[in-house]
Amino acid sequence: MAHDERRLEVLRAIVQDYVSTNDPVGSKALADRHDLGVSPATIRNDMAVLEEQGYITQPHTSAGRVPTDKGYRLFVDRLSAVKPLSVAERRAIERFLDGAVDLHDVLGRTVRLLAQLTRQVAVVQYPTLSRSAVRHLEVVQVAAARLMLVLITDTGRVEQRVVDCPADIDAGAVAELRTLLNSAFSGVKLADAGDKVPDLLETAPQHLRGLVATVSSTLLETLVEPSEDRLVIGGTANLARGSALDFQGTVSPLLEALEEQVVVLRLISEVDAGTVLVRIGEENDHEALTGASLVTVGYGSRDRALGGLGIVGPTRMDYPMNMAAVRAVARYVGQILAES
Amino acid sequence: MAHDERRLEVLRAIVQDYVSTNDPVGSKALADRHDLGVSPATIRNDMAVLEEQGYITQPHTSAGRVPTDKGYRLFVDRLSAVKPLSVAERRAIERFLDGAVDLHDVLGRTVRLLAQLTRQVAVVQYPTLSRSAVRHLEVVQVAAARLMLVLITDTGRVEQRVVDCPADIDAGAVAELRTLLNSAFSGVKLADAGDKVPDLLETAPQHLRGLVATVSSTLLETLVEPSEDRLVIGGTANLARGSALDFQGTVSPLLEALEEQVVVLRLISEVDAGTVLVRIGEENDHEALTGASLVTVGYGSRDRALGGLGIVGPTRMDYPMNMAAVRAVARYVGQILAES
DNA sequence: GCTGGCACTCCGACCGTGCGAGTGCCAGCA
DNA sequence: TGCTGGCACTCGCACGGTCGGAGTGCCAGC
Repeated sequence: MAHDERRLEVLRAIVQDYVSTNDPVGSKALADRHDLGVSPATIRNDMAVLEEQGYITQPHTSAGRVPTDKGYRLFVDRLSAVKPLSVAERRAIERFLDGAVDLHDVLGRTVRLLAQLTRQVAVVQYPTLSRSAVRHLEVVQVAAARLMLVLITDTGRVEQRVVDCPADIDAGAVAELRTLLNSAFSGVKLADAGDKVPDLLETAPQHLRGLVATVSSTLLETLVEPSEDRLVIGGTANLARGSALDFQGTVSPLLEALEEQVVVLRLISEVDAGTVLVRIGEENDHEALTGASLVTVGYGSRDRALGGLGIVGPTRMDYPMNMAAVRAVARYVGQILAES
Repeated sequence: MAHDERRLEVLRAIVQDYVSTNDPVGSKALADRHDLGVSPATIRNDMAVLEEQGYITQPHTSAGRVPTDKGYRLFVDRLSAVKPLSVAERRAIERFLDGAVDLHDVLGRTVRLLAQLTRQVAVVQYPTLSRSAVRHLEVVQVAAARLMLVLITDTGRVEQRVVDCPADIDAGAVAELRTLLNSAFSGVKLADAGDKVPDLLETAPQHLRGLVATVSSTLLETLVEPSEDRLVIGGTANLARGSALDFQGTVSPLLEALEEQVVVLRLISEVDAGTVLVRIGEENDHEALTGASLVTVGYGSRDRALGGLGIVGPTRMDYPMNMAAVRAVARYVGQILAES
């Protein structure tokens, strides 16, 4: 029906104008700035319907209209075209990420890049440990009865843990332990590491059993727990910058939630590689994120998401642009990590 | 002279009141809230002198007085008594830091602790690489012609670098290389690592020379550079929280500077273990830090500062409390790291 | 079903006023 | 000589009223 068609067109125009101007948009301004082919009066009727359906609202009588969360949702799902990145932006992505020296560096650059590209707060998750596989396990003696375990995963992540042992250990035992651990765990996904422990304990020579048990329990407890996922956050200055108004005056609850990490971590973990996920305002069932939207995507190779990355900003954001940027960056990061 | 004595007392009272109320403080309020033993009129005379000397200023005619940077400086240097932490606060420090699983965790907890204790932005530097010594160097083959070096320092820091080699490498060479590197660098301070390279190259067997040269140059280039110092930042929500007024409306330049890290890193590196350093407003010759003060101290054992930590806040801050908190936390972190 | 016209609403900018806090100065006093 | 109370003056800010403009809803006409 041509009716509904135009009404959606009106909604799209409202979203676009409101995002770029930050002013509630009225019927006359719409008619001026867009070729809708009808008069302001007709637009007013459409707007009344859209308001009744809950897609837009007016801050107060006789002000313009503003999209609701539901309105943004419709916009993102049906009204927004993918906005391809400019050549300059693609160049910037490559230039920014090339020359990173290690995983920490890659992710640090990624978060800065995303923040700069989108002018929002950027969030990048370290490759999930549980989905990574062991590349190498190093054992270093740091005291007579204390070992440091260093885990190197196939995603380039390096984790360290100190283990206190019940008795002093000699150098030979350390070397044996290293060999044992590596032959047992090399190439094994951390999520499956627990299954290997009984086998390991059985094959271990008698005099090492106790040590192996201590070490493997530390490994499992501190590394396989999902809580061990890490987050890099950047671009918080963008919050303070313009969007003071978007968050009813204060951005500090949002900053707190970001530093807390746990909420964002939960949200960012639910991603597939390749599919950009948008969460708008109230859809994030967390108080501090009311009024904020998340645009997230998984990065990694085609078949396997290593982790998630994305941005956090006001619901009033340029969704098409941000979705494109997030996707492009994730794709490139996936490539970089696959190479190394 | 009793005169100067009282004038300083007035300055101290002004600083204290202004810090706690955030209002310019007038002569009458001073006389009411402090036992200065003189009338408001006399205080007014003292204030006029203090203003002429540049210790205080008035935002506009017929408002109260506000301390200048110079005034805070005098306060910190001569007028503030060390404010001992409460038992509860000491407990909190211990409880917060105990149970950390690795260096990353220790520093993460430290920054959260400091931010919570002081209600300011907290900054913690990773142990400086150049002042650390090599505990172990691990070499892991990640592809036919690509190695990953993992450096473990005596401060518990772990750094990784990927090295591309001109030719394929066999497993035996990797093991040899590992032994060579460790015997050459174990226990050596990274700052002195460069000196060991000629020796190392000489003693290396012919067929490994090229490999050793490639690897050591990567090590030196990427790890000994001072730019490789890292920073953990937390409590940025405290900036947005109350002190919007303290930074003439916007905190975003400060947030940007913090994320940039380089400025703060430079300032935080100039620390001795044990001596709390206070930089007030303009004393930080960096535009974004005008209006901000830094309270920093080195952490580590008695004779060796591993790195710096501290807080960043408005010049209008509770210096005695913050100095005490920073010092106490640094001391405790030093202990924890010495143990591990 | 669209359009122009019209009356109505209401926010926000603008302005003038008055109040209160605070000052500087001065004369008097110990 | 230095402290004190008194006094006139200044100035920012909160308060309240006014006005204009933008935007709306409704209605009659095409």
